[in-house]
Amino acid sequence: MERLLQVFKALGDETRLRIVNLLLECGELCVCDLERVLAMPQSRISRHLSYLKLCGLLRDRREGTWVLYSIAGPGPGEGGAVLRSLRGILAQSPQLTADVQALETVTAAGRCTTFGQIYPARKMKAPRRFQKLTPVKAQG
Amino acid sequence: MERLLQVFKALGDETRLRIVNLLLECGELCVCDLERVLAMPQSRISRHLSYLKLCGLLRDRREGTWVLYSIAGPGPGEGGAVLRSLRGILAQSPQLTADVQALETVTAAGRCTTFGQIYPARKMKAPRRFQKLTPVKAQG
DNA sequence: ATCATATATGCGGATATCCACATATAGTGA
DNA sequence: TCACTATATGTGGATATCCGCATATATGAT
Repeated sequence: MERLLQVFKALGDETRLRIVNLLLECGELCVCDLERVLAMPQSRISRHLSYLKLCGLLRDRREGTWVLYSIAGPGPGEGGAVLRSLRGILAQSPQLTADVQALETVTAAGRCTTFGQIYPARKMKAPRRFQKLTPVKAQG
Repeated sequence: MERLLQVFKALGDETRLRIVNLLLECGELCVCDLERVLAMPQSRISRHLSYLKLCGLLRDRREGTWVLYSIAGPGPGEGGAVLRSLRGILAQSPQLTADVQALETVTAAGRCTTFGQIYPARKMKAPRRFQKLTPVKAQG
């Protein structure tokens, strides 16, 4: 039960619910994109991501300088079952669908805003595999 | 989204999750039965029930001196959808199934323990309609 | 090695949550 | 009316949560 409680506590915070919603819709995101879409300081987002990963709801994967977060697979935890039945419910919230819209706007010209699109002053190059990624669900 | 957040916050507390689990399995319970099964002070249970009712997860109904709580119907809130997909998940927790067992033991000889079974000194009579109630799911 | 960027974390303060205890309210029966 | 039971709520204290700020760590480019 402890694990399940953690999952509900995790989803009971607005920031974390918005993050989970974005990841459910968009598959895989780095911290800086979330930072821009949610308009929150980086430390705040990073901390919530850690929390969600601890609960088993998210997994992460490093790609060069970036750490990409995504919804954890079904796995052994109870989190997966909750999340699976969650997507339809989240779609009914105006705020949450607005978040998805905002993300699509921000990433329209590429995947990560720091890859030279919005901040061309930055010279860092995105790794190969990363450039090939496309959004899981590209809805108008 | 605010409503949905409230639902997750509600389910993210152990006491409340145990209450919801019992009501999902047993249909309708008064505060004193919950008090005995969960072995917690009355004020604590009453307060959590108020919280759950405020979120739209529970409804109550007065029957004489007792107030009977049950899971709220589907209704307009997002709570119903979450709860519907919850029952199977809760059944996997040893603590929660133990709670159901404990309730069945306590109510074996009648519905409410205060109706003269376990505390025969009490003379109050259960209302007619209340005596006829049977558990929603009487499993061994 | 040095710098820049992305991400993680230590820390203190503000706020929210949970609890137990005491007390208030509502209903029943005499 | 009074006594008794069931339930709800006011209150203060302990604890947990969330936040922003500053700083530490990891990786890549030069």
